[in-house]
Amino acid sequence: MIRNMSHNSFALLQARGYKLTEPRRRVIEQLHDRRRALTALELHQLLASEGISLASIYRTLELLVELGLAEAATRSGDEQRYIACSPGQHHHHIVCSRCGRVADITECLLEPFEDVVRERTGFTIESHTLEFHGYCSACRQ
Amino acid sequence: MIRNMSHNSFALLQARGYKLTEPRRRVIEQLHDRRRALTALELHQLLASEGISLASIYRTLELLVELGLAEAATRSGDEQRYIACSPGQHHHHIVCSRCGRVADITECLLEPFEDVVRERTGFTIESHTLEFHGYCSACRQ
DNA sequence: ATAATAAACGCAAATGATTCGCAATATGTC
DNA sequence: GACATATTGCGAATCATTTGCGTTTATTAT
Ligand SMILES: [Mn+2]
Ligand SMILES: [Mn+2]
Ligand SMILES: [Zn+2]
Ligand SMILES: [Zn+2]
Repeated sequence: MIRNMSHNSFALLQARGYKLTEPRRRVIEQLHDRRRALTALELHQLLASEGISLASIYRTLELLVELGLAEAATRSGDEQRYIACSPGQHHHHIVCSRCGRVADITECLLEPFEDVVRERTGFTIESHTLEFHGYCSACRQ
Repeated sequence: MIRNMSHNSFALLQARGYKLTEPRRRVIEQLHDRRRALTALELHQLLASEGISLASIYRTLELLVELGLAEAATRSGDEQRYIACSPGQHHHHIVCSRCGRVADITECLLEPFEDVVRERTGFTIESHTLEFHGYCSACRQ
């Protein structure tokens, strides 16, 4: 079923007419299997033995975000981190500040508040970004 | 009172032992007065007549974030945007996707949920990033 | 007010993450 | 298996941000 999530991404990629290439397959696998927010460089190092170029990793990440199969972590230092994600259900993540491990928060806690926010601010609301930060059980002091 | 918010930042800067210089004063004023999420380059252009270097603008923004007087917008394209903020009270922002205008959401909607998130994910929660995106009244279609 | 001192500035060069051009290659199709 | 074309790897280019350094400025003490 871990396998399954990668395979869902493979399928969606192909359904949209993109080729399922080795670099894409490997990047998707790593993102899903590690369950961590990873940088392009980290992915490149994890895949060092495969001879995949850093450019292809960047291109793959861009495509995955476009397809909703990955998203950029909001807390960005110098390097952007990416999180594997399944498209469709709107939800959020908690990311370990030490090891980058990601857990899903399977539903959105905020939709009930969008009306309140609209009334208070006079803005229409199109979307929001929410990410929790903390420590996973392995990294907790 | 708009003036006031800038002055609060001026005061905090000095209270922490930093010099209140012309570049710092001007960057703080712009961020507060425009009420928009601005890039370093935009600030540089807004302050073109003052002969302030881009380097100083970057250095000032870094300091303001460090002091909690500004924060980086979470939806970052290529250039990072910065939002003036008063330290102390935890709250969030809604940012206009067209003009960058910012409104405060004066309280945090999420603290009640942190327990739930902790229980569900097994993570301890240290913080979260939340930002709404939409259109201000002037930019609404 | 003036001088002293360190912080902060402006400038130009450096850095470094990300992007791009292009020839070579791999993938999906017939 | 051969074909057409999307995608790759490589190296160069880009460009936002950072840094080194000599000069200027804000603050504190005469
Ligand atoms: Mn997810
Ligand atoms: Mn604010
Ligand atoms: Zn962890
Ligand atoms: Zn607007």
